[in-house]
Amino acid sequence: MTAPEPLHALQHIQSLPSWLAGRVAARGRSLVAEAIATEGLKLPHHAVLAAVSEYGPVAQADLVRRLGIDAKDVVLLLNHLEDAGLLLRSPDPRDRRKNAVTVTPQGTRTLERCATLAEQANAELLSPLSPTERQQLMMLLTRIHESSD
Amino acid sequence: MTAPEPLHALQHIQSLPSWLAGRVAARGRSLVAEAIATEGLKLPHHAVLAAVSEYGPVAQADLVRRLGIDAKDVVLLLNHLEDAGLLLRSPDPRDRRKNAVTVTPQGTRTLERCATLAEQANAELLSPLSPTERQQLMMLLTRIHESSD
DNA sequence: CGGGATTCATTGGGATGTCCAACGGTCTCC
DNA sequence: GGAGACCGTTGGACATCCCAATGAATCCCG
Repeated sequence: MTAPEPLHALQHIQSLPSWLAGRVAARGRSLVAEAIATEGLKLPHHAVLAAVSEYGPVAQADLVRRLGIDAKDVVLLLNHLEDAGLLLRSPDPRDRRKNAVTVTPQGTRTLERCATLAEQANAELLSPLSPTERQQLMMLLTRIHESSD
Repeated sequence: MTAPEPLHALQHIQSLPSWLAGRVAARGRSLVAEAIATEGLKLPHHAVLAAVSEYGPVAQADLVRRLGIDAKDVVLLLNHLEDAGLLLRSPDPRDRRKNAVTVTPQGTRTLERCATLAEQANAELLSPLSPTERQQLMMLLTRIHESSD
């Protein structure tokens, strides 16, 4: 049933859902990255800062598990964010192996601005779709995502 | 209207369409990569091989333009594909600056197998969706993608 | 209560993907 | 015929991703 493909091999690849999703994701990624660059953050920094904000004083190993980022990279990201005054590493008195990472007030303000910027970028990404279609897309993507834990 | 976010900053990020699309794209990417690894190809190699197949004898600069890949990387990818006997670089007699890149019969056969494998991987990616929903998703992604030329 | 296994943060290195700069060789066009 | 553009190639910067090893601290079980 799959017709002879060799003559349209590239078109075939570029018509696959995986390729299409990749392009859309790349554009969304780029839009959000451009938006939050205003605040001096890159995407991984933003994610880490948000995770620290959400999970209060948190150990780095917890960030590794929650975000699925490599421990090495967490160290580097936290270095940058700490140098920028957006978060703080302090020793955990209850377990001297751990760092208790917390957000500074400045970090919270930056995060609030980034939330707005990221939403605007996503609005631009979805601008070709109607509100109903945006909801549909979210629902479909969520279904695919949740089925792959 | 945007409620106070700082307490759910990570959840907020992870509920954005850009993040969701990124996760789905990453999974699709991984599934396809795993599938075509059977043929000894990685994703960029597959794309380049497909482009060479589709555009007949083609200069490397044309591949750079059509695929949006850096010229340096095209060189490396072609080196690998040529060593594997999947394509051929021969001097273009009409322009001695150019290489005329063509697919070998073996390359064509590999490409046919990869087409099937990539389709199977995409079927697995979309397995949580009904046929109608798959069509909807494709339509929505296509609309977003086409509006960003 | 003591000692082996585990966890923590950090450092290092390798493989990969993306991008920019420069180079000699070749062609185009005026 | 000569200036400018284009070709393939090489080199290096930079971020991401994965694996391994370290010393310090804690946990658990016998």
